[in-house]
Parts: sequence; structure tokens; C-alpha cells
Amino acid sequence: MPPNRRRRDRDEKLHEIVAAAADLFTELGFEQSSMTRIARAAGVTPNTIYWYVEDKDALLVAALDHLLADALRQLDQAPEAANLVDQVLWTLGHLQRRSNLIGVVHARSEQAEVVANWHEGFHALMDSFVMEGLARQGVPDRELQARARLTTYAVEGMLAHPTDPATARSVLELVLSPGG
Amino acid sequence: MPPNRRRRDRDEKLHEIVAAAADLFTELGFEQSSMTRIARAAGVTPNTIYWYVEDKDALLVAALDHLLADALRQLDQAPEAANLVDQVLWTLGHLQRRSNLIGVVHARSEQAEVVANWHEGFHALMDSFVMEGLARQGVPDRELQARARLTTYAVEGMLAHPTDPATARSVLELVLSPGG
DNA sequence: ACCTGAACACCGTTCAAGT
DNA sequence: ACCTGAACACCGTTCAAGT
Repeated sequence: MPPNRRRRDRDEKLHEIVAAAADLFTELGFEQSSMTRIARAAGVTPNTIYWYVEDKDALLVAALDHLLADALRQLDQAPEAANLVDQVLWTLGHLQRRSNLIGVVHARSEQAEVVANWHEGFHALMDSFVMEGLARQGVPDRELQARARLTTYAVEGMLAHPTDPATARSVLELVLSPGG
Repeated sequence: MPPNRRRRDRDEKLHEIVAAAADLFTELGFEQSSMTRIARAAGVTPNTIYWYVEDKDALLVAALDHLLADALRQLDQAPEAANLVDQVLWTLGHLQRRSNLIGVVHARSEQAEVVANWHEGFHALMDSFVMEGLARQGVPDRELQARARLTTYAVEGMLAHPTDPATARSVLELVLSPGG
């Protein structure tokens, strides 16, 4: 058996485990998704998972990357995301259907460095995305960072606390409009 | 033994357990503070705690109330909290030294209704506090709610992600100043 | 190299038994 | 009414043993 074939097999199995984990984390939450349950969903034994990932937090990070890649693909094709407010609203709506995960990322970031690192990277991505949009709208440079931060905090806040679409829009317009 | 005496004894012991839990939750976090460890700190057996509280989440809520009462007493006496920005900054600083707990409240709110209820009540308190301050500063009524929300989100965001005092101030001034 | 059965140390919680 | 020792069902993780 050539190493190429081996590599492919390994990647496929890892993918199955990560996909199963991503599904369960999204639907049941991190705590409810025991390694035993994830293993069952992926068709392996619990301890087999440890051959592919270091521990449950590393599995969480892999699942998050899996879901993020999927989300970026979708945002790219979303026709209704014309201006910045709508783009952020789309992202908010997307994340709202996965709000379980936000809490988990925050909770595990305090316990596991792998998750904290992922979290930091995610925010860097969000920040640069929003700052770019704000700059395009003519927001002065010295306000860019504070406004981008505030946008992230607003998004996270609205994820942590159920917010109706109208309130969400008014909050975002307050932060993202040049004169707001 | 008259019921009054009994009542006092019970309250004292409950207080010891709750105080021990509040300490450990603050210093080690919720997960690290096992019932066994809390019991040891309070000088009882793990299962004794269940005579006083329903479960670990109810104990968390009792600990949060304990800590909140303490914080309100301190804020009342803080001389440096003159205007609204400074008051919120004081609160932020106070909570920053207890940032463990914020994540726990969010995480457990998804799992336990007692915690979710406490969380909701806490935000109602914060909201009314900020809205009152904003109204005093002349912020128009129709902006009050969105701005109060945004303030809460900003505070929570800065708790979840380490923020230096200067950035914190500029973010808060952006939200809390009438012209911002 | 990959996978498993069995075990380990822990967790929150319960319950029969004591006082 | 209050407290305990012992147990229960679970958890994430490890490890010797198999292929």
C-alpha cells in the first residue's frame, strides 16, 4: 500500500470524525457531545479518536475550522449581502443558528490554549473584514479600530442574548454608520 | 431548640457554603471547583451541600448573588465614579478581576434555567442603570435602548477579550457620549 | 500504522442509614 | 432536621494488546 493511498484514507477518516463532531457540537453543545457519542456517530471507538486528535479541545478546534470554511463559502455566494450592515447582519444570522458554539468557544478559551488561539485568530479575521468595510464607507482612520471592536462586541452580545432583527439592525446602524 | 435558633444555624451554614463556592468559582472557575473541593473548603461532605441547594447550578446562582451584593456595596462607596463613563469603567475593572465568572454564566445559561434567569435579571439591572445615566446626559429617548444594549455588549466583549484601559475608555466614550 | 477492550481517576448526584 | 459513607452512572483519557 503506497503512502499516498494511506494519506487519503487517514484524511477521510479524520474528516468523518471532525464532521460528526461539528454536527453534534452544533446541535447538542460541547458538553452534551461526549467522546463516546461522537465516536458512535463517526463509527469508531472512543479511544480511536485519540489517534487522530490530541484531545477534545483539539477536536473542537478542528470542528470550528470545518464550520468556518463552510460559512465563508456561503457568505461568498449570498446575494443579499450588498452593504456592510447587511453583510454583518447575514453573519449574525448565520452565527445565531449556531449560538451554542459561541459560548463554548469562550468557555473553552479559558481552559485550553488551542481554543484560545483559534478564538484570537477568528477575531483578527472579523476585525480586518469590518475595518476594511468601514474605511470604504469613509469612516476616519482614528475611529476604525474602536468601531470594529464595538461591532464584534455587538455581534457577540446579540449572539449571547436573543435579539430580534429590528433591534439588531438599529444597533448595527448605530455602530457602522459614518455619522452614528 | 426553638425554630429561630435553627433558622440562624441553617442560614449561617448555607452562608459558609455559598461563600466558599464564590471564592473557588472566582479563583479556579466553575469546572475546576468540584463539589468535593467546595465541600472541603466549607468543612462539610460533598453530599451535605445537596441538603442546602438543589444542584451545582443553584449553588452558582447563590454565589453570584453573594458577589453582586458585595460589588454594589463597593460601587456605592467608590469616590472616583463621578460620571457615567467612569462608573461603567469602574464596573468593568471590577468584573475584569472576575472574568472567569462571565464565561461561566454564559456557558451555564445554555444548560441550566436557574442561571439563565439570573443572567436575564442581571442584564435588566445593568440596562436600567445605563439608560438612566444616558437620559441624564441628554441622549434622546429613541436612542436610549440601543445605546444601553451596546454598552452592555461592549462591557461583555471587553471582559471576554483583554482590553487595555485606554482602548476601553475610547470604546465607552464612543457609545456613551451624546454626540458619539 | 491503526484500532480496540479494559481500566483509571474523576465528576455530579442519590440514597439508605445514622443522629 | 441534618449529615454521612457508600454507591451509581457517567466523563475524558490512557495503555497494553491485537492486527
